[in-house]
Formats: sequence, structure tokens, C-alpha cells
Amino acid sequence: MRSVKQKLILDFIEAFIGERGRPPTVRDIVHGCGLSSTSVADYHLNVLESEGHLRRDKHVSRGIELRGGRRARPGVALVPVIGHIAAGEPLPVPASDTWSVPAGETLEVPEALIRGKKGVYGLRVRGNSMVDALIGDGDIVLMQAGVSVANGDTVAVWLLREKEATLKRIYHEGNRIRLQPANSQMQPIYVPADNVEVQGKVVGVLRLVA
Amino acid sequence: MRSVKQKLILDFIEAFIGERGRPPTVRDIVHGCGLSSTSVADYHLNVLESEGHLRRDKHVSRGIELRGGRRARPGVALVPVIGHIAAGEPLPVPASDTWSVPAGETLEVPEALIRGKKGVYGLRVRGNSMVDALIGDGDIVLMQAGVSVANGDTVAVWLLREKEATLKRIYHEGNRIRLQPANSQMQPIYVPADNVEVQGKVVGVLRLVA
DNA sequence: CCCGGGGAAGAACATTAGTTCTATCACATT
DNA sequence: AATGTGATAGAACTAATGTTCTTCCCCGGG
Repeated sequence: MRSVKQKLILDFIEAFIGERGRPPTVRDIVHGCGLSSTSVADYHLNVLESEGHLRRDKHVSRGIELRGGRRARPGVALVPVIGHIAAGEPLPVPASDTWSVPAGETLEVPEALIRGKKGVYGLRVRGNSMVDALIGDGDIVLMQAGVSVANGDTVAVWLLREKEATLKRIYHEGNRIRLQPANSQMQPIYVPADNVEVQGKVVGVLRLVA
Repeated sequence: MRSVKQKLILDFIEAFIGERGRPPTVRDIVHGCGLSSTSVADYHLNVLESEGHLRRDKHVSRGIELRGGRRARPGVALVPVIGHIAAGEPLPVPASDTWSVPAGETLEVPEALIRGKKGVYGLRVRGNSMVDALIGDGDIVLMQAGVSVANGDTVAVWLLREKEATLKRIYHEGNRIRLQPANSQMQPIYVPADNVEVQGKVVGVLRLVA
């Protein structure tokens, strides 16, 4: 939440729903928060959505739904989906406990999936390097940062030299590390231990079938 | 409440608010209750308002507010996990819309996961007959009952004669049906179409990694 | 049989409300 | 100074949505 105005909007929405039983329109927000134009409200709403504070249904009147602590729903946890994995993109990892939700999607997952765990985030899987671990293209893996990893765990690793992130099974072999794809078509990668940074460990998988 | 249609509308409004967190539009009601015209919905809404079952804000979109004890809790859907699949056990399937949650586990999933879908239930997967579809032993599959299935869909079928339930890909081939395991080790099963009862279709997969 | 009322259809109408476009301004960075 | 980003304005455009009107159908009572 960057500005006080955005907190004002969020509070207004919460109050509006509480009083009227339905979400406000963009123009309700304009009037209620003393804004000057619908585009201003739209602008801030988009910011708030990208930060995961609310969700908007496009082209639907009053299509605002509050997210997060304000509308804490029992049994549902909010997990930020911070990017893709198995592509060569940089992979920022939030702090273990308190993170500022980075711009991007926020996913609701059943509490049961991350029971008690702290520092859980989501990654969209690209590619099929882990199909033998029943993780396919398009799946969302739930990662946990800052936990000890054991041989054979599926982890997201950051290769310092190559500046690449991938999802692999990890095996410590002396002072080198074997990164094993779960795909019979692909070969393991061997890297020196000091070239590897473990970003997180897979604790769950989520898939939506069309 | 004079007619059953009016009770239908009332129930729909309650469910809609529960799922989407906002009241339905007149046209939402038309579609959701199978009405033929907005004027019909308007007519019944006026009746319901005059009887005190709800309140309408004139000239306001989604200006419906339920009255009385009816209250809805938005955001969370309760999905009953009603058994295992790929074992030879009987597989009771609840009715499509209103089910009394059967004794057993209930999983709370975000509405976002099953958005709009009716008759969703969960099954714990036993065995590895679907590993090539990235569904493994211990996973929970979210099934939807009472929907049309297309060739290649992963469905839970009940074999009437054999009294067995399994999770397979389904292919209609004339008047017989091919049930295709997603496992290169296993052979397809061919059964006459009248021996098959489709219990549901996979709409999602949840896995908890130890 | 005629009639009145509850219901239903379908189209039309009038706003409401979401979205987009362009322009502007303050402020920080290069 | 040139540039880029966050934030603001105002208006226009389109789609969504509430409302109204007319016609028609079915059915029980007079």
C-alpha cells in the first residue's frame, strides 16, 4: 500500500459493504473518498488489486471483492504468486515471515495445504522438466522459503553464475550438488555447492483442469 | 411466498452472494433460475419484496438485500471429500445442488478454485493409474458431478456390472467406451456404453508434499 | 362463454457504471 | 535539461443493468 489514499479507499470499501451489503461502484468510491475522477479511482483500484488487497471482476458492476486480513476467511490462506519457474528469469524471494506482497497475483489456497507453514509463496511452472514428479506445465507449486532441505527434495534453486532459476530435485554429493530433473528425457546438472542458492522447497501442488 | 419459483429465486440469491460476495443482477437471476425474461424476474422480485423477504434499492445495480435470517458467507466453499477412487469401493455421489455434507472430511477451498461450478466434491486418489496425467497416489482430485464430458476428459466412472469405480480418461467409440489409464504400464478397458456411469469429471488437483 | 388476475415473453428504453484516452503536474533520477 | 514514474483530471465510449410497456397464455369464477 503506497499511499494514504489507497488505505482510505480500502477502508471505504469495507465500510460500504458492511453498511449496504454490496460492493461500491467506482463512482461510489469517487464520492465517498472525495476523489475527482473515476479514472483516479480506477487507477488506485488497479494498484490495490495488483497488491492483492482486493480482486476485481472485469466488466461487472460492483465487481470488487476484498481480500486479505480484512476479510479473513477461515480455512483460506493467501499466497502470493511471484513468478514463473523453470524459465531463466530472476526469482526474487520474499522474507520468511513478513513480506511486502510484490506486484503480481495473489492466490487463495486451502489452509490445509500449507498448514502452519510460514513463508509460503507460489510459482507458476513453465515447461515439463518435472513431469515425473507429477508437476506439469501450468501447475502452481507452493514453495516454502527458509527451511532445511534434504536429499531428494524438490526445490527451486538459483544458479549464481548462470543466473538461472529452475525447479529440480536436489542431492548433496560431497562439495558438489546434483540437480536432478524428474524427466527421463533430461540429464542431471552437476554444480559446485557454492554456486547454488536454494530459494525454496515444494510443499504443495495446485492444478486447475480446464 | 406464493410459488416455488420464488423460493428458487430466493435460494439463488443467497447462493450467489455466498459465492461472489455481491448480490446478483436481474439478469443473473434470469440465467441462474432458468427464467425467460428480465421482466419475469422483476415481477417476482417485487412480489418477494412486498412480502418482506428482501429489499430492493430502486435504480441501483445489484440493489438486492436479503431480509430475515438468511445470511451468506462469501468466499469459502465447502467441498466434501467423500472417499477414495481407483479402489473397488462404492462411490456415492451427492446431488448436484443441495447436499447434506456426509460424515467425513470436508475440505475448505477458495471459491476461486471452483468458481461457479456446482456439485463439486473431492476424492482421495489411491494407486498410480493416472500418473501420466500427473495425478498420483495420495492426491486429492476435485470432481464435478453432472456435467457433460468430452473425449479425453479425466472422469470417475462407475462400472455397473463390475461394481467398480475408477479414475480414467474417457473416449466414446461408437456404442462402446474406452477407459484409458494415463499410465504406460496399463492397458485400456473397453466397456459397453450402458455399463458405464460417469460420476464426475476432474476439475482440479491438490497435492500436499510431505 | 366471458372475464379478471396471476404469470410469462420479448422488446425497448433510460441510466448506471466499467473502461479508455489524452493531457497535465509534481517529483525524483540521470 | 531531459527523462521516467506516480498520480490526477475530464471527457467520451461501451457495456451492463434496472425499468417499463405491450401482448399473450392459462385457469377458475360468474
